[in-house]
Amino acid sequence: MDDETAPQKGTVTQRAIERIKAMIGEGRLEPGQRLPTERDLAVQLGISRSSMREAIRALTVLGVLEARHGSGIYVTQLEAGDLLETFGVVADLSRGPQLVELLEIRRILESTATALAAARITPDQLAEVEKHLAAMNATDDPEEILAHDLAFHREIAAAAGNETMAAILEGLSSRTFRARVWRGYQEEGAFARTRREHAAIHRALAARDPEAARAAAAAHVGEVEQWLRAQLGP
Amino acid sequence: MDDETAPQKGTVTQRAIERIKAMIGEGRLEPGQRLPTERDLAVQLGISRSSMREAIRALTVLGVLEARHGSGIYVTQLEAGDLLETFGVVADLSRGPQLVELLEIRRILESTATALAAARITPDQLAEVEKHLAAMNATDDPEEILAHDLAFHREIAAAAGNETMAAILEGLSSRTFRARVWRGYQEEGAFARTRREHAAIHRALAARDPEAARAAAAAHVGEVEQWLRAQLGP
DNA sequence: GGCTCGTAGTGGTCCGACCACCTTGCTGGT
DNA sequence: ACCAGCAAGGTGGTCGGACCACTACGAGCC
Repeated sequence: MDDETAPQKGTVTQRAIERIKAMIGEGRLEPGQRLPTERDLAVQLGISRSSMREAIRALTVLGVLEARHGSGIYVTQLEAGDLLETFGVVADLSRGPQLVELLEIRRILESTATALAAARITPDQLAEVEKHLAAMNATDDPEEILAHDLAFHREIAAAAGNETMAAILEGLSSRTFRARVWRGYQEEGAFARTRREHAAIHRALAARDPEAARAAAAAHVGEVEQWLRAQLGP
Repeated sequence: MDDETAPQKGTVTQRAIERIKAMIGEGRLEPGQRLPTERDLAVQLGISRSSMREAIRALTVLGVLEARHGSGIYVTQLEAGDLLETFGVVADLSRGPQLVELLEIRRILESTATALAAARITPDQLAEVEKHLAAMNATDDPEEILAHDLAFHREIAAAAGNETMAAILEGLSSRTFRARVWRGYQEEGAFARTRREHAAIHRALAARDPEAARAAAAAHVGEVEQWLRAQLGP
């Protein structure tokens, strides 16, 4: 049926990428499964090993495949975390107005996630959130504050019960992204305000009040968003 | 200053990818700018052309670079559309519970985008929306309906004024993603319901009522979401 | 002056060789 | 019989060179 008479569109590497994606989409390749060797795959698709390697490399950076040196090539679990790792690249390379747009998206998703978390969070998860909140308030090292800040929001996103959303928020809070924005933000003595906002979020979670949680999270991200907007304006 | 003494971590290709990303992040490579040739780049980074090509291919699929056969390699405009093209891959390869999570995210973003659009849409944009709405109701060809359905939502997302959000929604409505879900959904005589929902969205936009628009959009996506959730359950 | 066509330079493809690493199974001892 | 250690085969990773396909630009012609 599907013989290998090349349809002659695009580069051979691009075609190879599509073929492998199709194989996974059709279920012929399951998550975690091991693929044939680069050499065999090249023969099967009728292309050179070089071109096949480029296709594999492309699918690797997309989080679809995983190459283990000396062992073989495997399909990832195709979970949100695997596939959305590249989302961080977007955040890292965005500048100016695009950063504001990303923060607007984060505000929307983070407020919803926090609201969901207020309704679903378990005592254990809440304890974890409190741990990071306390650690954040107990130090003055910006590096450590940032780390606990990230963990604080990550824990909340996880409690919302949507792994895909958590993965996107993770990308929107990636280390370099936050570092770039917060460097300037925190210099204006925003520490106190940040602590108040985090406390408000925690209060809403502890009270299991979704609407209060949504408002607190939206205000928290919105503060940074407005600050950044002002930085770009005049 | 920064000599090329290899830090010896990861594969040389991975290192090359990071170096180029860093160059763009630091502003040493501007959007639209032409890069040196593959051969020159390979020499500069002290690696073979093969490895350099893999790095370039990886950055190409990420939407960061663009290779023009016979001309050269260029940095893309680094706009939302360029970088978020890969988001469609996520939607295409997701299955089962993950599809529901993606629809939940789409519901959140689409409802917000529609609300924003209700406040910001121009008469011209509204006319465009109406055109697709009418075309959608004037045919029975599922293929054509789907196309106008996509355009309908795309126009609204554009009117919301956040290009990044529009690009994400575009990925969440990618052709294969919609086709897979809607195939089953529409078979259950959901056409009439869909038309009513689209009409409600349009009514809210024309009335410039953000809250009504938010509710209508959330209900629209929510219907599909609930249907899909039911499909997976028992 | 405008058009055509050749040519230099670019990315695209292929090949073959070697290296670094992991896996496996055999070997040798206890 | 069991296990530690070693050896070989297989795998992805890297390299260099060659050739092809396409684009861009300028010399030459009309």
